[in-house]
This record gives sequence, C-alpha cells and structure tokens, in this order.
Amino acid sequence: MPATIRDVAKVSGVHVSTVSRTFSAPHLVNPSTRARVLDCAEQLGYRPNRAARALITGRTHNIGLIVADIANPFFPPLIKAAETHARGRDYHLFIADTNEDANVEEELVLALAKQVDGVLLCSPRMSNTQIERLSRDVPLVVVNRPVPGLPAVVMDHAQGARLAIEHLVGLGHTHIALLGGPRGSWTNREIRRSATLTARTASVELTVLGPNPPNEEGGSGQAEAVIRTGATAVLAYNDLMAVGLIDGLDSAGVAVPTQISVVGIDDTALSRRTRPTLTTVATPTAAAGRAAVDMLLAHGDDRRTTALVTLQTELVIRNSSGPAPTNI
Amino acid sequence: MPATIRDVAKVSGVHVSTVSRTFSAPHLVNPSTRARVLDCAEQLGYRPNRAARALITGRTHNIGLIVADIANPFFPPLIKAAETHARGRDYHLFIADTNEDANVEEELVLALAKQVDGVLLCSPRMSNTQIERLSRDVPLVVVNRPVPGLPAVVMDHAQGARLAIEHLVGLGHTHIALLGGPRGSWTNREIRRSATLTARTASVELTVLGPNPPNEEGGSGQAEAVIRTGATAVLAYNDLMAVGLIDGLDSAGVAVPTQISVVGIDDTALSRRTRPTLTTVATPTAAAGRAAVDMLLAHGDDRRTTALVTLQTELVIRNSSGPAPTNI
DNA sequence: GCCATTAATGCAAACGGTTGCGATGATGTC
DNA sequence: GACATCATCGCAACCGTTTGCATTAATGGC
Repeated sequence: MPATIRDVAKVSGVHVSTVSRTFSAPHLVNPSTRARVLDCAEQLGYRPNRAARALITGRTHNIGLIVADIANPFFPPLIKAAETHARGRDYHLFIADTNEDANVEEELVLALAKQVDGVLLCSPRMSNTQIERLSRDVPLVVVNRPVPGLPAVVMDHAQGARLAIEHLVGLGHTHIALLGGPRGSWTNREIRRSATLTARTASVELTVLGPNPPNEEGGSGQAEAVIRTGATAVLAYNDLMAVGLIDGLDSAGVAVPTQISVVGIDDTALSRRTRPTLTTVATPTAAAGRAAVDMLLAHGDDRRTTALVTLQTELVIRNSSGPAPTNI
Repeated sequence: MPATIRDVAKVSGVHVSTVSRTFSAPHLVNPSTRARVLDCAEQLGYRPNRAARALITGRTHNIGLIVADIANPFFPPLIKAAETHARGRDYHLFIADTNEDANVEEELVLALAKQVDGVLLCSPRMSNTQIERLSRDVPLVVVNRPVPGLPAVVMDHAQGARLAIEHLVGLGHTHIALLGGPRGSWTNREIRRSATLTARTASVELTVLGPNPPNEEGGSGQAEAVIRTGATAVLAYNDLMAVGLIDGLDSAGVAVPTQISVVGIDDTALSRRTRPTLTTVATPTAAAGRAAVDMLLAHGDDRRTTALVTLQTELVIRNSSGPAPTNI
C-alpha cells in the first residue's frame, strides 16, 4: 500500500536506480530529473524503507540501548540525551530494559544485533567474558563500566568520592561512614577505593557498610547500622540510597544534617526535591549518553578498541550536609 | 560475516527454503532433518535476520513508542511495562522522545512507520487531524487522549478529580483552588470539568488557576497566586506541579498541610519521597502501557476502530492533605 | 498392484531497495 | 572533424528471508 521506489520510478518515467540515487547519491543525477523525481515522491508520499536499504548497505541507522532499569531515575536523562543526539545524526534508538537480569541482557543484545549498527550497554550485569563474546556479533559501547578491549565511557567516581569526603572533612567531620552499593559493581569498588584513600590522607576514620541493594530500602534499612557506627557523616553509593537513609534516620529521630550529614551520588532530579535537599556528586549522565553515541558512530566497524572516556564529576552542595556536631 | 540462512543450508546439505521452514514453520519439515539443521545453525551461531524477514512478511515485530519527555517521571513506568509486556510477545520497542514538539512528533512517526508494526503515541501534542492523517501510514494507538476513530487508552481523570475534591471536602475545606495544567490538554479539561461539577454538588467554592506549564516551575510560580485566592486546599494538575507548589508555599512561609492542603495527580515515584509525602490520585501507568500494547497487537491491520479503554484511578492519601484550618 | 493422498523438499520469484558496470550522448580539446 | 572525457542513466545482480508451486517418494485403501 505505501508507495515504493518502483511506484515513483513509474510515475516519473525513470528507472528505479535513478530514483534510488536521487535519495542516496543526489550528485549523480541531473538536477532537472532529480527535481521531477522528488516532486513525484512528494506527491505519492514516498519515504525510503530503511530496513530494505539496510539489507544491502549493512547500515540500519539504528542504535540499541540497553539499561538495567528504565525506572531508575539515573537513566532517563542519559536515554534522553542519547536519543536526541542520535536523532540529530539520523539514527534511531531501540531501547530495552533487562530488569537487572544478565540473561535477559544477553538475549536482548543477540535479538537486536541484526537490527542495529551497534549497542550501548549501560551498567551491564554480564561478565566481561560474556560481553566480549557478544562484541563479536555487534559493535558494543559499554557505559558505566570499563571492559578491557572495548570502548567505554565511565564517570570519574574516584574523583567524586574524593570531593565528597574532602567536603565532609572540611566541615569538621572526623568519622565518616560509607554506605556501599551492590556487590560486583565496578563503581562501588572505585568509590570505596577512593574514599578510603582520601580518608586516610586526611586522617579521619572511615567505616564501610555493605554491600547493599542500590535503592531506597538499601538506605533506609541501614539507618540503625549507620547510627551504631557513631559516624557523623555518610557518603552513600547513590541518591536513592541517600534519600532512603535520610528517611530511616528521620524515623529513628536523628536530624539531618544537624546530627548526621548525608551525601549522595548522581545528582538525580530527585535530589532537588527531597527535604532536606541533597548534597550530592553530580555525574554527567547526559554527556555520557552523547559520548557513547559518538564513540559508537566513530568506531564504526573496528570492534576492538581500547578507547575509554572518563567524564568528570562535580560536587553539588545542598542542605543535607553541614558542620559536624560539636561534642559537649 | 554473521552466518546467513545460506551458510546453514550449505553446511546441513539442504535447500535454504528448508532451513527457513525449520524456523518459521517447523511442522513442515521432517523431525530428523530439522534436528540436523538446528544443530548446524547452533554451530554457526545463526540467528534469523528479522529485518529481512519483515521485508517479505510485512511484520517487523517492532513497536514504536513516542513520548513527549522521557525524563518526566510519569513515563518511565509506562515505558517499562510496555517494553516488558511487548517482549513477552516477541516484540521489541523503538522509543523516541519528542521534546514536547508536535513537528518532531510527526516526523518521528513517519520515520518509524516502515520499521514498526504500529506506534504507541503517548500524550501527543499533535492535532487530531494530524494524528488521523498519520494513522493512514501506520497503525496507531493513542495513550492519554481519546482521538475519534482511533484506538486509545486513557485514565479516568474525571473520577480522579472527583475523588480528590471529595477527599478535601470531607476534611472540611470549603474553598479549593485548582492549579490547572497546559492549554490544549485533554486531561486538563477533564479534571477541570469534573472538579467544577463535584465542587458545585458539594456546595464548596472552586477557583481555577492556569493554564500553567506542567512542571515544578508551573507549581512554585503559582504559590503567591494560590495564597491570594484564600483557598485552604489545592488540587494540582500533576505531582510535579504539586511538589513545586509545596516548595513555593514553603518559601512563602505557608505550612503544608496545616495551613494549606495540597493534592497531586499521577502518584509518580516522587510523591513518596517528598516531605511531606504527597496525597495524590494514582493513575495506573503500567497498566496503560500493557493495555496499549495489547490493543495494537489485537487490532492488527484494521486501522480504524473506536475502541477506548478507560482505566480507573485511585486516591492515595499521604501527608500533604489534612483538616481545614479552623477559623479563629 | 494401482491410484489417490500426503509428507518432505526443492525451485524460483518475490520484498524494497543499492550499486558496479556499460551504454549513450554531450562536451571540450586540438 | 576526430577523439577522449564526462555526466547521466539504464541494466541486472544482490542483500537475507519467505512462500506458492512443482516434484518426488512414501503411504494407505481397496
């Protein structure tokens, strides 16, 4: 029913190849016939079928984007940026949600492989081995985790953790708790490593808690444990946990930030909306989305590259952190 | 490089059509040869190219999903539900963000048309006429707005507004303000109509403000105006505006809910995280996503159908609403 | 033992485009 | 005016798959 290239050819009285070239190689066709063809195409409402085109060119002009959980407020800004950026380059985005399941993840990459020119793997749960195997089927760019031999874009969490700890030290805190995230998370290891180092350098005590699930329950459930440590400040694995922790402290009658300061990571939209508003480490999620698209489009078909883009983080000071309470 | 149907045919010593049938019509091929073919396919890592298949079958097994703004917390749960539901039926989702732009919206539908079996249009900004025209190019299901002659799934906002107003009346409020949303929004009209009717029936005063942008600024910016109305309770167009309004009231030194009660609409994840937690009308977004996918898959190719699914809403009482302040 | 069925497979034409090659005519150069 | 060059366009094969039809062999009924 929809007009094909043959319909346009018939109406405009030229061969299909000429119509094809009018769209994909305009400089090869005479301006006057090109005008005529375009006119007929317009008339018939013709639009090239990109899937058919992809069959022979090998380029679909589609990009796959796989995330663990769309509903996690960390991802939408990244997705939005990637989508807009890709569309500006005439690419469309396939988006899939794995529900944090590594098997679903693998299946999705395989299913998408033929329909896209590459896949953006955000915070993958698969093993490095699995990921490397998949990279033979389709170009991959990993986001939020470095995978040896594959292009990746990561946030400088080491820097972020350092900034956060230094901020707290500057406020006079001498005992800080680190509310760790999920086991096996590269980000978590980075934060821990950097926080430990920074605390040691500043000669303050650091107590590490975890692993914990990276959501609100993972924060609220650890409120008691945090209080028991005796720390006067906490750095949480992400904003969700920080917010949950504030809730838990609130329920336990502990005031934030007067009694305990709390710092999150990610600067999700959430952090501006809570009471108190959340001091947090801003990770450039939108920039990460754009960078990932760029890397994919740049590398084209040479799958194996060691390119690693590290994006800087930034401390955003709001109301959940304050001076250490003075001992009486 | 990736194995094609011909490679499998060559290795297993049968014709390509037999290989094809092993996958798309297994009952037509001898069990023993089928086993052999499957074996070879497995060996070669063969997976059917869905785009090539679509070229001849006409079914891509892809669904387009177009939203105005992925970052709006209303959408992710809807997207997630639609994606999971679709994948369970062996469909994948193309997702695109229009940045609230009607032209981008139209362009996207056209661009996606050939690559999908249908498009889910969420809260479209286009005119009915535009939408109807597009429905000739690709099957459409509209979400969050009824379009005559097209399948649609909407929330029962009239019911929601009634529940909210009745809740406030029950708390003793006699003057309520309605913080309206964007001009041209069907949802907004529904809410206004129902709120007005309910208020009249209960003999309480209702002051309508707006139109306003449907975000936090649209709420915080109207705080002064709300105070001037003298109302002791407010129903906002959505949670985002409600949260913004609470912020604005807070800055103006007005306490929620002791001086003014605030009720939102949508029950986004946000509403549980703010202080005070937000009383709101829950709209079943996940169910809407699933219903939309079902309608699209059910109607198949008979484009024009008048099916309209209306989903029930529910009042969720939290801490931003309370008894009307007693006059001294 | 013959004929009608049926199961299993091969053949080849599609689907909607792209692209290397060759044909044609026009142009420029001397 | 002959020849090389070049712009323009048609021809046909091809991308990976499906599918109606033809072919073959095996089966069943009598």
